[in-house]
Amino acid sequence: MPSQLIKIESTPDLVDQVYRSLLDAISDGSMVPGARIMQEDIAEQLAVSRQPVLQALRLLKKDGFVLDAPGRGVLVAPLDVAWLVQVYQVRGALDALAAGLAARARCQLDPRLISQGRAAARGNKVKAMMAADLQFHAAIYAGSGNPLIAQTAQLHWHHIRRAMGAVLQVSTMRESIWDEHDAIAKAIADGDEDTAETLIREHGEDASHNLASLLSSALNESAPFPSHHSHHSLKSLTPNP
Amino acid sequence: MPSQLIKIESTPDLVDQVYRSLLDAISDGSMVPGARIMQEDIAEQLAVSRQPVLQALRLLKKDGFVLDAPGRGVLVAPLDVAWLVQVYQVRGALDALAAGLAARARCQLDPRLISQGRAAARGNKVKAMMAADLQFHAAIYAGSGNPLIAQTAQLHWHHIRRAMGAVLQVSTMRESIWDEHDAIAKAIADGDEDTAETLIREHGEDASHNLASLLSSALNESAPFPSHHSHHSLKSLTPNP
DNA sequence: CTGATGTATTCTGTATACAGAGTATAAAAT
DNA sequence: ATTTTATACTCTGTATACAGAATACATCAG
Repeated sequence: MPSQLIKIESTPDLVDQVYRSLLDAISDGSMVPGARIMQEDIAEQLAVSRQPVLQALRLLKKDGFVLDAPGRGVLVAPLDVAWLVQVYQVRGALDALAAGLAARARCQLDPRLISQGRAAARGNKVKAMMAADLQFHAAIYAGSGNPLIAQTAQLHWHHIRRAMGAVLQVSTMRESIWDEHDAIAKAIADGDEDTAETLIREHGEDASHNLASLLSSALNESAPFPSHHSHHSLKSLTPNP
Repeated sequence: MPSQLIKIESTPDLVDQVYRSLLDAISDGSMVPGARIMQEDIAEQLAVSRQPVLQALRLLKKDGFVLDAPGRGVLVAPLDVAWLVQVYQVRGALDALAAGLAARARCQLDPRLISQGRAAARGNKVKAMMAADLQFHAAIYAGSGNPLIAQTAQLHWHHIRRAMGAVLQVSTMRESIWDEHDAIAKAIADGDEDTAETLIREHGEDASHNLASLLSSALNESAPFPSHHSHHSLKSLTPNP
């Protein structure tokens, strides 16, 4: 077998593409919480029929990103502090589990994750900061050897990303989190399960409190205005031709 | 307002009904692991069009109950010990979280859950035993005050139920688990977070080891036979007219 | 002017129709 | 007889068509 062929990329299912497009739009806030979603609009913007949109919406409903509005279709799930706290609780449990397993495996996290994270934290790009943060945690999930953790936590990150976007305050991503990350990585590398779990649990709780209080004040400020811009715009379905 | 009207039950969505029907059939083993699923068959058995079936299958795929078989549609996910262990790990983390939160709330679990559970354990009906077990844990989820936990863990129970059915050995459900349940309930009622978490974690690990070893021997015995009965039968879609 | 009722519009969910991808079978050539 | 190729069939995913439910608007009565 001299010629190594590249595996052909799996069929890009229309439903999946619509799902991702909508999930992105909802996560980054371009689809406003509480906004009504009309299948035909989405279908037209994405140049597909209503069928894939319908299925994608059902998937998103299962994930809690859209809500049933009986008789009125679905709407983008409103931001809710209680819900956010619940998400953080579950994600915290998953993080602790992953950190413990990774520590047991004495997993060596790539140090660049942290240096790059520090670099991003010194910049002002919230998006880059969040990406670095997610990358670090995803590395722990991967190091746990349990793919189900990553799969489950991935969804939580989208919920959190959404809340962060709504708060749009850089302070959420203070640089000190990378000292915490550093300590967590060390505990994992040392195989110190208990320390790793404790550290990452505190890390998560801090983040939860920070974001929850910011969000709750942000929501109180803008509460009287349901903000009914229905004019979201979706990224094209085929960005790389 | 002298006449109190009963709220009308929400529309029983066809997709939901198909989803539940398939999930039941897969969970209780009447749809054999590895069996190929053909949309038209299901649609015919349930007397609906292929459309709701297609959507239900996509939901099940997301949950890991069916797998993509590229070019051949989907198949019932084969039972896999590694996967089962992963499920137990995540469920264990959720259980510990729920138990801790419930303890913090000093939640009083209904004692009948345990007495009824003991009664079921003395019988020989595996189904009743599993139901009682689930009820107990569900009560802890409810007591946690975080509905997301229950929602997430519910799926895991179906995976576990499937593995138990395949093992179909009563010893999985030894009566001693109700002593453990009793201790957990007491710790929660006393507000002793740490004890509750520790107990429920050990409880879950025991269950995991038990079931995993039983399943792995069961799979090794029947490994040479891929068992291609394609003749599952689904419960009717409208049992209560 | 306010309230209620009837009508029209809008949007969803389901069914049917269509096209493309893949597999299996059968036939032909070596 | 074995391997290769061509053909037919099967099954999925997407689009279109249809029917039902709910809302919003307009008209009419008080």
